[in-house]
Amino acid sequence: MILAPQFYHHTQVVSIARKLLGKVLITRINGEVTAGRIVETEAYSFKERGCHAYNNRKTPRNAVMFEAGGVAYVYLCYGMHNLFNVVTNKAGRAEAVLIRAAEPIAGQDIMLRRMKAHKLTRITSGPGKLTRALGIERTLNGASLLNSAVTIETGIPVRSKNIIATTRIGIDYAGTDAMLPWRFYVKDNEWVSKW
DNA sequence: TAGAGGATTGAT
DNA sequence: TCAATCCTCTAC
Repeated sequence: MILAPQFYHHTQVVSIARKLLGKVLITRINGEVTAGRIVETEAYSFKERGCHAYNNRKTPRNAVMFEAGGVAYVYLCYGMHNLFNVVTNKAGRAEAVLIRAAEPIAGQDIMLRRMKAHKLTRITSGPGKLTRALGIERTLNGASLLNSAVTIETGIPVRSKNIIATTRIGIDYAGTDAMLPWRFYVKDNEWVSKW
């Protein structure tokens, strides 16, 4: 069942980042369906320096973050990786959840082909690899998560005792905000990214 | 309009 | 430890 718009309109992005663990990310690209169970997320808010929209700074790139929750924010990182985010909160409140890793549950053969891999190990364990395996590209930036090529559906809930909170990856430039425990992953899950 | 740098990854 | 690779933003 596709998540309702209300799920994304919640005003606490950190809460949504936790709840997204266990949910199922589904893509339908050129008729090819792939799906993964989300096992790792990070929260970003206009209130802190790790976020592209810090201090309500709006640019052509991050404009999608200022829309009402429930759309995709896809951007290019390091000139070669597409990173997939879920926009949350109400319009004008720029917050988003970065999906960092997922456990393949459908279309594994398609993912293997996209990754040029032969074994179903660690092909989605990282934000750049995840988008490649699922076929997510920047053309999906701004797409609705309710009825487009990318949707998120209910899955098996993760018990809170199995959710680990740590600091986020790769945002040393954010100063003290880099210390916020806004990264969440499923305990002992082999699909969580290593760093 | 030029220049610096990045929410990464995989090979060395 | 480092290169690949190119878009985005800032400063001039």
